Amino acid sequence: MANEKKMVEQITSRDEDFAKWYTDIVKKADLIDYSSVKGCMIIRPYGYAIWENIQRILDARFKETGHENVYMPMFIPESLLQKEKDHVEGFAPEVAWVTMGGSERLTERLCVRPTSETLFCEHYKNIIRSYRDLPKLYNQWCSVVRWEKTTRPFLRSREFLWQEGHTMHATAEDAEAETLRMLNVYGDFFEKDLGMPVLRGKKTDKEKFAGAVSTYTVEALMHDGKALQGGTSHYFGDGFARAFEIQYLDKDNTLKYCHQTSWGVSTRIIGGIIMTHGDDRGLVLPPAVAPVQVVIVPVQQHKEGVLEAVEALRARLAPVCRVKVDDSDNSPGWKFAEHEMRGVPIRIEIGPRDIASGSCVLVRRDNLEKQFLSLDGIEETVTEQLRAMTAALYEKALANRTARTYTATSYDEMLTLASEKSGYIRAMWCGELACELKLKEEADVSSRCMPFGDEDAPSDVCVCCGRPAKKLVYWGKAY
RNA sequence: CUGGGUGUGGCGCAGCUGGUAGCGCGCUACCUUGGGGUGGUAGAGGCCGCAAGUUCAAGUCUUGUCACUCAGACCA
Repeated sequence: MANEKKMVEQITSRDEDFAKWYTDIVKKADLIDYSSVKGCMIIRPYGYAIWENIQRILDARFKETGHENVYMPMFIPESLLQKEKDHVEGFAPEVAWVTMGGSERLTERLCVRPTSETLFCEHYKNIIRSYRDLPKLYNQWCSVVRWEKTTRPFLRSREFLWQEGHTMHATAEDAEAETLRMLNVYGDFFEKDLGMPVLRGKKTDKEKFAGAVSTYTVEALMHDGKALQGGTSHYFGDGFARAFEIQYLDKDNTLKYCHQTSWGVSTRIIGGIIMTHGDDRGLVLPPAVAPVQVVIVPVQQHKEGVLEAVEALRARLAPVCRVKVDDSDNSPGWKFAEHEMRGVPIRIEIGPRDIASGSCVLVRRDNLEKQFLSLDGIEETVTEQLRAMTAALYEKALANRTARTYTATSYDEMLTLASEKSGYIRAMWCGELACELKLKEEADVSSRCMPFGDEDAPSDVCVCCGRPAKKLVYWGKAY
């Protein structure tokens, strides 16, 4: 009991102070360190390894769907950024500028990319001539800079890592299909790999990306009931193509404008994983992205034969998972707590008693139940437990979302739910910006998503103004 | 940007009405222990965020400044 207490005191309780709990985990699970530049974080090896796993999985899916990686410059001349009006208006307030080169003042200042639409457009203009050149399906992994005023590790930093896909298509239909295809790549990644249920749907005009015709989102709900946009996919129509004069000669020998998309996910995902699955003992990592999936903790490791047996087990498991032995000098209890803090999905304890009986103890991070198992077929057991853990994480997160999803059919009900509950509020909307602004002002909720696959309209009038409504919107507060 | 909180060894903190800088954890060495943060002995480690000011004397008081953090407003 004394030990139990000591352990819990390591981090702030999740339900008492969610924000502090979050920053405690980020630091104590050794994901990041603060740097001397405000809003810029050092991603430590353990945190970066999570990002590498995210990259590896998504990059493979991008390639399976025909995309190629490129690298664009990190600087954008001011005149280039200015070319698309809505775009520059959206980003201008938060761009960082380079004005000097060595001791010389630059004749034109350079923006540090906040996103690379304009760079891709300039390049596409130069390489697209014919319908035979289309589609162009490019992606880049890089960092971007947005000069945020308030910052939080992973959730809002001034520099962050991401990927941005930028594609050019001959027709609007092609581009729209691409937008939804990539939205689903993201959605499947969240649900099947990260165990995070998401709403897939469309953003309202107010919430859409600067310069986009339409913006789609995968929206996840955090443990505290606030939403997090996990990934985003935009359809641009030919707006940028007209601004940048990106045209191709079609089969009918006429010049046509290209249709364009962009889509991205960022290191923000890591913040989402923490806030979805983490608990009072620390991080809980979905096996797909955990740097270490199985940690073996030897018991009485200095007794003869223990480390040998442990190494034999590690070698057996290595082909089926990312496995590590913790043979440090710390006590087993210390190691248990440490690896729980770091969110390692599976721990295997093995000591002289187990070795004598050909067994081991397996503990899954999400339920912390001790299973006493035979070493026979341990490879299959571990594989199965990793799979089961992802499914269990998904179910737990889904249960949280279901419990936190409310429906409002009147304005009063909307106000009451918004002030008393934390989560999604399903309510009909007329489509007018005025109502969206009013709900933000008076209920302090924003439209998160107009999801696909929820056709169950709770009423036929706008929750705000009472006029006829067709759109079902999930409202809520967001990170 | 507005409003709160906090800056003291690596981390967490104490330091009262100014008077020679402390505790716990961690760290190093050795021993011990090991199935939920073992126990012991001996060590190392501090321009008290930064800059001015008041004072015989500043971690402590004043002003400024920077950073982190929380809650809003804005954005991925």
